[in-house]
Amino acid sequence: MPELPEVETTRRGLIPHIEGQEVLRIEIREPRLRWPIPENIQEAVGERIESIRRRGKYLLFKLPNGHLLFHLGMSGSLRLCSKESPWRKHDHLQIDFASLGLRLHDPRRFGCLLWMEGDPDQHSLLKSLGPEPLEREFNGRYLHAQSRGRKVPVKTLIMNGQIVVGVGNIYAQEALFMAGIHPGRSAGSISLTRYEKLADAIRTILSVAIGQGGTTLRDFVNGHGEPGYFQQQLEVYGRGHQPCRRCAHLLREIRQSGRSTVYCPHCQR
DNA sequence: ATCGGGACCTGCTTGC
DNA sequence: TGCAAGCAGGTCCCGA
Repeated sequence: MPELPEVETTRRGLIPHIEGQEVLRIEIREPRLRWPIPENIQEAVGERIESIRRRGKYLLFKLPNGHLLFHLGMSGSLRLCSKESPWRKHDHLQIDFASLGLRLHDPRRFGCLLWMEGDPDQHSLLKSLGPEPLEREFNGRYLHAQSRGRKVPVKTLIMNGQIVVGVGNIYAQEALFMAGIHPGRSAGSISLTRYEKLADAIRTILSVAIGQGGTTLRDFVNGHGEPGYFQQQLEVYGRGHQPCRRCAHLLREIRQSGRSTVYCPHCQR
């Protein structure tokens, strides 16, 4: 489910309700996530959430003695709820605060919850991540430099978290369409000018999607259980064999390293 | 170093 | 109607 805009939407929804709140209890009903939820997660109990930040698709809850690290995987969501509300199937844990609870719901269990002490950016999961796409260091020159000598398709390059974080299968396709670049083009063969266009497209797509509350395909909801609206503006994702809205040619669908990709053979070269 | 593919899961849709 | 296959928003880890 969640790419950067969905994770950011979740973060923004949670902040006003969670920041400054004391963790009263953590109830684990299903610890078998991508990695088992560790026992030391209980270190958070009795401490206050000082802030919530996002790194790529990870959410980091800062406490005085460490961080709670969440990842929503492919199907996860975090929702605020009343502490007594009935547990749904695939609700795996609840964090209790004074007047509300926070539930992790994740049918496929590709997500995680970990407890980290010390500098989270030095943690093995975070330390080799690339730059944030909405920050300065990410631009066309950076992408161009990173791509030299690389033969992977450009779509695979921009979905690689060591190159840039937060770009998943939906927004990679949308950004390549916006930039007019064929997703199968070898990364090392693309000019600086075109990478500048691509970097701009990635920033624009992600920003607009955040403004729309993310993309809801089947089940994404923000911290308050509300869907996003960006799916109404998807130009290529999920539209294989339908006409391009820009030129009316039929959109083509291919598979790249196991993921489906839709593009316009006329608009994207 | 780089690359592709398998692995981890459940649920939904499609086709026989 | 039932069943199997294939697909889905992520990413770590392995062998080539």
